[in-house]
Amino acid sequence: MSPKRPPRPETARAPKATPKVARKANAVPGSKAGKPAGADRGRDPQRVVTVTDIANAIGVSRATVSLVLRGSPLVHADTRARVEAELKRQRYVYNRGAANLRRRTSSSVALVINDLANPFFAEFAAGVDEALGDRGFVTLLGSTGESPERQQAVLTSLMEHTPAGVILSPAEGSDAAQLHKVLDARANVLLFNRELTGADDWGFLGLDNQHGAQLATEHLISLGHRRIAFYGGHADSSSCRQRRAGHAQAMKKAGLPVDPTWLIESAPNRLEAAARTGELFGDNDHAPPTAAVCYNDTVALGLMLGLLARGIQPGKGFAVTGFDDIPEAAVTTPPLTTLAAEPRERGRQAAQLVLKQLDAGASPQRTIAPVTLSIRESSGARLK
Amino acid sequence: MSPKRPPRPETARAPKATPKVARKANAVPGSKAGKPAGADRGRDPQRVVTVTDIANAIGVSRATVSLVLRGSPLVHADTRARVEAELKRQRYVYNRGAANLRRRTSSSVALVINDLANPFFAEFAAGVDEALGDRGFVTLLGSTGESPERQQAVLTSLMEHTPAGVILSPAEGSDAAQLHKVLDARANVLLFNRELTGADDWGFLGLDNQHGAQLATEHLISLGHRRIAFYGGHADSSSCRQRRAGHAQAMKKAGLPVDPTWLIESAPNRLEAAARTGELFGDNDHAPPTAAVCYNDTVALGLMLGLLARGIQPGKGFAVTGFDDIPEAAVTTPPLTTLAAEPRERGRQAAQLVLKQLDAGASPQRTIAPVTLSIRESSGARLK
DNA sequence: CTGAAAGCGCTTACAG
DNA sequence: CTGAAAGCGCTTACAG
Repeated sequence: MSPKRPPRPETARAPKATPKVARKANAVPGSKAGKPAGADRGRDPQRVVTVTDIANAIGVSRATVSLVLRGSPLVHADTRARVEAELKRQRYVYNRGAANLRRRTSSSVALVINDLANPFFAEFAAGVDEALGDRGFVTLLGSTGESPERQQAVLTSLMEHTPAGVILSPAEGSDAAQLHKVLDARANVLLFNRELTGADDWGFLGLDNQHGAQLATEHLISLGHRRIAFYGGHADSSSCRQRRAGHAQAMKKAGLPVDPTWLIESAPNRLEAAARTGELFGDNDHAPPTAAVCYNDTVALGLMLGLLARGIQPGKGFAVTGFDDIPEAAVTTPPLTTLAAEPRERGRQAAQLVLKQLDAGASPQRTIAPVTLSIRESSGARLK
Repeated sequence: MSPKRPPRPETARAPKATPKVARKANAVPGSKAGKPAGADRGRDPQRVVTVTDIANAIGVSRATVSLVLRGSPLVHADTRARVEAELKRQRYVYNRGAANLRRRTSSSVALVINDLANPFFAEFAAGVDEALGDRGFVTLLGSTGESPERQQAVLTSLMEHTPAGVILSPAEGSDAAQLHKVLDARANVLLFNRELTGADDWGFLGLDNQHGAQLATEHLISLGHRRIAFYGGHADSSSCRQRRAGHAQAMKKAGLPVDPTWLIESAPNRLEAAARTGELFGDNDHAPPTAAVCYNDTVALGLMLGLLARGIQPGKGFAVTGFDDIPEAAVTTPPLTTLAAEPRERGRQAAQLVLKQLDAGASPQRTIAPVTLSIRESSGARLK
């Protein structure tokens, strides 16, 4: 009765936790196919109907049934009709797993992300699933919760299901060497959103982080801001570095200096972002920034809270921009100026890319998707 | 090159759209296992390592390797160690699909919902996946987009992957008879969130809709409101009926009449909810309501927008409550009083329930999860 | 404690 | 156009 422990892949493969759960169809043992010839098997709820049943019922070979199933033109129209009628009558359900085993194919793709509760990834996942479904593939879901250890475990488990590809948004702190242990040379991998050094053999789909941050910074400059901070994110993540580079470039292009104290790190969650607000105003020797380009929307939301707590009105006394355009961004007070990445469309694109990589010829490639600036009130501050 | 059409299950089973994509491992044909005995197969990236390879390499039978893999105590410690070393050396990956075929088991559960972009379902899905992963199962994802037709297609496709169970949040307008066509007597089904007549053979997990709406209504009554509308949802959905019943019961308990014009239908999206705001105030013969219990948070958000458009301050001039407690609810202006259902916990619960149903003895059961009132400013209206 | 053999449900050459 | 046979990678009685 006590639940099995989760698969602890100590050896990274011993499937000691194979779920020992029979499919309901077969929960009753001894269904040795006693074959009461002519009996209506469509009525027996315990038996699982196979191509053999169909073949026997109408006196053709299993090969013929298989050809009908696969839509082969080789079989006579009459025979085909008889087979199809019998398939329907017995409510045959194709066993794609068995077919995949025999054909050495796969009809699934693994999708591994940090957390579905992040609306950006939820949209992304929805897009992946949509596009995959359209191509006849099913999505195998996995989440890492930003833990590289859990990521290893999840990927190991998913690989045992022989996915045709893996779409992976790596957990923060992922190590390419570790990943190669579970995603070996055979695996068809597409990395999303976070670049990884030492993973050049895999495809990559990312956002145009640099250009996005540049757009946001230029927008603030055009509103008259001259002291603009870059707020939040961890400088060791590639997306943060790229966004910082965009900020730096825009500042440089406008001939504006960047004080090092305007580069503030924070975990990308609301709480820490709010807590670090003071760091923007900590140094009395310098004039403080009047605006901040935030690492992402969540950070921006936190910063706006932190500003309010100090009696500063975001969008009035201080301008804020985000990144991602999560649904909340449109309904906060004030609504958030941010960069829209169209995560659902990215999901579709990721699915296409990973399937394209299956083609022998296609070598993994690096794809950068554009982002667009969505202007709302949080950046509306005019300098007094 | 042109992409295959999606699986159109005209006969509801002919797998004409079998993805003809070889696993990358086998993209090169003629890998007929020429067995260069002693060659280090760990180095050949094209070959997929099987139990046979392991067995041959160290001179034991495949059965022994299989026993080691499954953690059987029958095999000698020395042999086990040798097998495990060789598994590691050749980077063996367990083929769970093959094992499932032979053992007639399954290690997946299908999760079918309307849309992951709905934060309530995203949280729910995250919870399902978490709990399933802990038990060694993998989640097969499917989404219906509220279309019963698409739902049939998605379920048909997922059933071909022989899931051990199906967690289904039925699309609006689902028909139990149709569902039984693809989810036959063998299928282990748990319905979530939406009740379906004629589906008593399946498990059900729902929220305490009636009690939740009653709590919200009582809360408004306690604030002095006497004319309280029920706003949004479609009266033909079970959850809407139950929430309306909770509203009616609270009103009755307080001796308050309910004017039929206070029961207003609307699709559960922001746009339509906003557009129908006028219906609350349309009738000049009666005093209009001073508060509304909304079908869900999305409707409440739309209504608040509609109120603002008429110059009415939600939470000041008119009280509003929602249902679900989506993340946005805490950050809107004003923050929304609503009923929290802890969707992630519901997801975990759904996973547990569907796995429990696998046990022969356990018959499907009806489970109602409690909801709790989360009071914020949108209901703060005191009557003048 | 280990091995030989059969079989899960399907597909694929190969004959006819 | 159809059938007999082999095999995908695994597991499970059954002998020894």
